[in-house]
Amino acid sequence: MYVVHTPKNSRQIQAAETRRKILQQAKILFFREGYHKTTVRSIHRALNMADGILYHYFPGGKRELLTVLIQEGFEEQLGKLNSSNSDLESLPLKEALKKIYELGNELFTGDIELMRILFRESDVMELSETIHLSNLLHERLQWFAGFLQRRYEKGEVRKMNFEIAARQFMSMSIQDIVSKLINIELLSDLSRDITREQIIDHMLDLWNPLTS
Amino acid sequence: MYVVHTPKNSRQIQAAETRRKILQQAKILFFREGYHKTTVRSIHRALNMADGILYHYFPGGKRELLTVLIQEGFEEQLGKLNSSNSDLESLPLKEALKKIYELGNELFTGDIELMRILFRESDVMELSETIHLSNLLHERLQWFAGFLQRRYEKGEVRKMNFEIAARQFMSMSIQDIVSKLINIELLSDLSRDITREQIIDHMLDLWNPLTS
Amino acid sequence: MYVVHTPKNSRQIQAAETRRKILQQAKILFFREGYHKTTVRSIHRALNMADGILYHYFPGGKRELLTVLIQEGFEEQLGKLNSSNSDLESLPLKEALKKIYELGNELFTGDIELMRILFRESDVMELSETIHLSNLLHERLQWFAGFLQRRYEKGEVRKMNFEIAARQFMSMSIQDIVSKLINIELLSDLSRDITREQIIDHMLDLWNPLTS
Amino acid sequence: MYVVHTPKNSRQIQAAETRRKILQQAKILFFREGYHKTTVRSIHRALNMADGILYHYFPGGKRELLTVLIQEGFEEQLGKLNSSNSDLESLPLKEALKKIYELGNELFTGDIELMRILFRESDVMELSETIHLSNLLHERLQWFAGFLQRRYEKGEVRKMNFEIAARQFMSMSIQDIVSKLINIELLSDLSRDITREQIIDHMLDLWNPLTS
DNA sequence: GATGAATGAGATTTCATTCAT
DNA sequence: AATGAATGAAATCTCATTCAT
Repeated sequence: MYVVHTPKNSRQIQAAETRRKILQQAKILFFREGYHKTTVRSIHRALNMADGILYHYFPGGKRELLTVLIQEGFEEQLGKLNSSNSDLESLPLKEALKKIYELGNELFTGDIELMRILFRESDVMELSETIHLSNLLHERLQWFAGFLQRRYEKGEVRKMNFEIAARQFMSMSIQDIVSKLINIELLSDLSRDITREQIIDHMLDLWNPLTS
Repeated sequence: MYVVHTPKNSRQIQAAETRRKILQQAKILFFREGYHKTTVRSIHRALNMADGILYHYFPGGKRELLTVLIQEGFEEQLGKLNSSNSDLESLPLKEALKKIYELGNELFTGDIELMRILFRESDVMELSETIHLSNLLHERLQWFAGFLQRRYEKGEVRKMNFEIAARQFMSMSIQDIVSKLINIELLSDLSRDITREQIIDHMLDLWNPLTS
Repeated sequence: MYVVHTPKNSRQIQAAETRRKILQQAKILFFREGYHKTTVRSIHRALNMADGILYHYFPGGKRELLTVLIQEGFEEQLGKLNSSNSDLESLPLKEALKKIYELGNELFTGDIELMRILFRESDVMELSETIHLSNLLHERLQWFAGFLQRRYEKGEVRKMNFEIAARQFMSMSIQDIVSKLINIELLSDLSRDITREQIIDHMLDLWNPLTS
Repeated sequence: MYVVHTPKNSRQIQAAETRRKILQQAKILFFREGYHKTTVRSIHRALNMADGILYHYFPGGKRELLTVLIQEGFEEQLGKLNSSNSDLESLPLKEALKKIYELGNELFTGDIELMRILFRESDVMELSETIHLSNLLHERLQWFAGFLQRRYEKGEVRKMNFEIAARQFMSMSIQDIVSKLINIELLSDLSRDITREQIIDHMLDLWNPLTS
């Protein structure tokens, strides 16, 4: 949306660069201090730029900064995710689950700053912005339910409600991250000795078709 | 200074009442508008009271309001929870799980306003305040792992890593709530047709000792 | 003026006592923190009394406290001073001058707290209040000029403008005190090794009738 | 940030001008109303400027205004004084004393507004700020004692304690001013018919070497 | 494109004072 | 006489935003 299409001369290049710097700095500060505590002035100071410049690039001011940050961040994350589903089908089940767990984590931690802003400032955000994340997760969940179904058809897992199973699996990885994001240790910290591998082994055991 | 315990004369009663009203109104506004957007003035206006009264009861101002809100809220929640574990042991497994799921939900939703404030304003909060919640959940998790162990000994569930199983079960109910709290539908919304009963049946099926 | 005439019952005694305590505490705080920084609340706290009590005894509030403090203080000082002029006439000159220097100092330092308040808050004060001090000093000066004249008639000092001489003598002691009062060392500090005795010897030398 | 030295373009000139105007107006108000009664708002109103501008130039707010006012004022006064000692040595004694008396007065009255602020707000001021004035007077006193010594060597005054004599002479002129500054007439008013010339003649008479 | 002076609404907080109990 | 809850005006300061240069 805000992609400057093929900037040509040095002026356009510099402008794009300035714009990028502002976004980057805003992200850092929103992450570190929170949206409310971050002042427009502090962004300018950190960049060693004059006080009005933000409004040249983002007429909507501080609020627009947040919107753009979220939108651009999502598009990037989405790109990463979609490019990696295909090869999961051919992996052995355990390896695939490990990978899925990791990918889930990366989805968030890949841009943890963005996510943290997104969670903490959820009241500043508009509905349209949160729906993006929702859809992202929805698609992912549906794909994973399908994945389990296909593994069932190959006889690798038992018959069960795949959607619930998928949700259950994903909820554990999501939880970890949410906790980190909002600085509150929910259940994760308590079971720090439980490794990712143990969790996956536990699931595989429960899903084992031979024992049913 | 502010006698909380057994106020006697009418003035003390009225003072306690005013204090309570301020807290109550602050909670409503923090919940609805967020901590930052809620102004001290708006609290006074909503109460139809003069501008300085907040500082009479809470010299620490707006911030103290949040602290007190969280502390007093916790104590109340804690009381509720501890009074209900005992009868779970004697219930049939499915009924017990249902109850546990419900209790977990209630822990948060019992004072959803408080929880929402707590989650959203996590950057305003101090460590000591979040640690309360953490400990609460820790104890709950440990108890639930023990509960499953005892059911295993009775032959009602299969052998497994009870701590992981407990965490998994609880993470699903916690997730539901976290989603609501921060206004972002994570996985819950997507599977709105999945009932609580279905989830429990799914777990019971996986944990069934006869199929292993 | 505010003297409660012969209080009889214990209630009146206690009331007079409370009034006195308030004045005393106010003086301490006005002196230590200044009139503006001293809050009515801090006076009540220091006395461990309820917030409204001040207005029972001093309907004019904080400002009346200052007025009364100054008025009562003056009357006391004036009394002290007038009771000590008579015996100066008969003393040897050097002894008399020493005594006068001391008395001048005492006039102020006898209630240095009051003086400090008076000087620092001179803009809070009303004209009628400052005129008191002015008159006090005027009388003193005139008396001292007369004193020197009488000593001249006895042949103890040379002929000179006695009013100027009196003013000169007194200005040195007044200066000392003013400096202390407003926390600024003017000339006093610089000549700390100059003793009171040296100053008087210097004056006696200059005033010596034999050398003229 | 705020280029004080050699502002070049029109914006810098205007900025320096605004800064100067704020200081000037603050001085007027501090002088007229006192530091405490002068509100930040009243400064802005008097300047017909928006409410925040003060903090653009003086981030430390009202207090910084006072500090800067005192510092900049001192530097100016100091400059004036140092440029005038040299020619006093060659003047006839009476003329020199007249001049010294005048210079002493000017030191204060040259910026009587600043001095008044300085005296009245002595409790708001920090030690480092008052020490400036103290040093200024110290140097002046020492110089004057030396001056008298040199006149003695020329046979123009009698032998005496020159430091005490210097202090005595200066204390009379200082006193005049202090009285004015704090709105309380001490001795000056009472002897309004005593002229500067009379005082100097009195001193010359006392210091006369021929009569000793 | 860049600067930073200027704006002004609005936020938090303080505090002298009143008054019902 | 004493209490302290309640009042509300006013003060300081912040900060997103505008706009002339």
